[in-house]
Amino acid sequence: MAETSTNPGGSNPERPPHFIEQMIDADNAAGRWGMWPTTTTPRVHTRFPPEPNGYLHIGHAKSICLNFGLAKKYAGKFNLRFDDTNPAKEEQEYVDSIKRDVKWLGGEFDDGPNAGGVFFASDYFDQMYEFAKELILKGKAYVCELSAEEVAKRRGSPTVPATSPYRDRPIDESMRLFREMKLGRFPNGSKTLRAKIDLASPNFNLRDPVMYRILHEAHHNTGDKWCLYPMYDWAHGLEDSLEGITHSICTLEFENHRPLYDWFMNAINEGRTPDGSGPWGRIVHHSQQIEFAKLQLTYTVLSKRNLLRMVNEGLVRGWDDPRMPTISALRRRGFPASAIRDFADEVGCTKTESVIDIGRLENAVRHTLNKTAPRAMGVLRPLKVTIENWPEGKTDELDFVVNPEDASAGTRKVSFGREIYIEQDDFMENPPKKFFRLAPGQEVRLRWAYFITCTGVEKDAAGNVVGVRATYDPATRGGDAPLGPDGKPTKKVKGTIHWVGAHNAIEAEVRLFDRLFAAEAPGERTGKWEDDLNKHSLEVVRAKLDPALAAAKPGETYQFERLGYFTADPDGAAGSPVFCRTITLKDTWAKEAGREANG
RNA sequence: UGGGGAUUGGUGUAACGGUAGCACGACUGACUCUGACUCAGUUAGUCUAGGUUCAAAUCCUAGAUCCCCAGCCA
Repeated sequence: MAETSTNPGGSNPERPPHFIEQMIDADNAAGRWGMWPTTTTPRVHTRFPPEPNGYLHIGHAKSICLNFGLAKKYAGKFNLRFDDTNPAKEEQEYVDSIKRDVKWLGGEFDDGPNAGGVFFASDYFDQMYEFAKELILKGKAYVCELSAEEVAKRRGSPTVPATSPYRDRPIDESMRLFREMKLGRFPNGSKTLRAKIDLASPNFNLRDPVMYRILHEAHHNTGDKWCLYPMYDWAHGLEDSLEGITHSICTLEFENHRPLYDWFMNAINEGRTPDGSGPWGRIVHHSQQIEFAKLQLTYTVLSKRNLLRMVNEGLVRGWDDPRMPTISALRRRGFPASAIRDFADEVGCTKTESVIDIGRLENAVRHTLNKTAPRAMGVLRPLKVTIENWPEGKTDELDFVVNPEDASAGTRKVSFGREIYIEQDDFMENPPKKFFRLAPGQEVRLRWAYFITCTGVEKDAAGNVVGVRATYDPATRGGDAPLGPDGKPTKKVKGTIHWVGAHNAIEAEVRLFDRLFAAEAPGERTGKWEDDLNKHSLEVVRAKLDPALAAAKPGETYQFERLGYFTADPDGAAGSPVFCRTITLKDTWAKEAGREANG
């Protein structure tokens, strides 16, 4: 399916620049990061640095769109970098899914003008180790032999300093122990390398943070080469430095870490010179950390930990269950990547923590799909209508407009006959005033077909409506009333309803999704998000569909007219599709009817 | 009881001492062979209290509320 977007790069030129763009504009004006080689284009190099310990979700999408969007806007580069410094939590499966999801969203990391490449923190372990030894030599790091429990005990309080008896150990002793740590001579947790900063700092991140811990554990990338793994704070700035990242964008909770980020880079650069003269060599690149507020959504839980629990506890059918907020689930459900990009751009980028109405995402999806999705008719809850004055066995092939928003999509044929199905909701035996659909004595238009008038109702023994009888008006073929002498239609009907022919409709499973959570802020009420799970988030129906839909391939999205957008699911087989409801159409009638019912 | 951030209509977001604007929602209406889409209109806001200024969302002072921080997680 062709994808269009009002802003394909995820960056709308009409929109005023957000605070990060303003910073970049200022940096560029000041020449802060220099130019790309042989150009006069100021260097802007961003990265998306996920830890491969889970599937990416819509919150990550915001970050990907932000970082890639900046690289694109400023004709710079964008890296995908796996922050794989903790072998205990990371897996190849997640690496694969993250690559797939970033690429699908439009983050070009290995192909295209803004592709900077794909990298792994673990690729830099050797260089990080060398930098660490340099800090030891400079007297800025030491090997500490306190256990984790002891460190916690000695952490102090905001006003009471921490302590460590190993802080003033001689440089050569730390160096020897650090080398032996690498050689695997010590068990897990027995020693750490700590930065010597300030045990009394009100910012706990500066109270001699751990740079390396001993972890005898195989790594998905480096195997069993290492038993010494760097901590995030030590590693991250080095990764950015080695890749020449200019703007290292992260979320708000890392604001307290920025002084440490800068301390590490300054410690490395102390004694280094621009031309490399002197004992420590050339100054290394020091990028700018910038924090922004991560995405939060109503009716949604967004944290890898909790999403992992939903998967493991069987609350959903997997990471790509279409009710999940993961990228792979949204893709399966039929949300177009361009709609997610538009959404990310619309919600903006600030340091204010805000909660976005999930309806904004849904609207972005409707907006995109309205222009791209071919239309079809399908009946979710069928009610049979018999056209009494239509000859038995006769069919009529009528023109159906494939997409009213896109004339180039053309028309195709739909087949009409004596028996058809309409939606149960489109018939009422005792309708309220403004019900424009089918009711006894009332006339409606069958979309692209004929006007019909309801002449009777068939009921079962219990009094339920099981069928409807009607007559059609032969003069309305194609759905238009004949014109009178004044050139105007001789009659008008208020309602148009969708239908499928009983003689040729296919039957298909259709999965109707509702929000996974029934509460706007899951867990707010009781402290447990489980208590707010929506028990009706999945409904499965057997629908009657236009036979043309039998050919739908997984991933293709159609608008079932008057109902919503539906995407063929991989669970379907050739000729017997399964559809997921991507999103409903807006339904002001349902709103009105609901209002009336509630008084 | 320490440190770091944030606060503008219902929601999100502009303004960078000089007319508080935009988007989404909601509500009206127009249009309509989708009660969709589209279009038009209406609605509604600067956390509080002082101060500086001809002029304050913006600067100053004091306060309020919310978020983050004491992992060998990221």
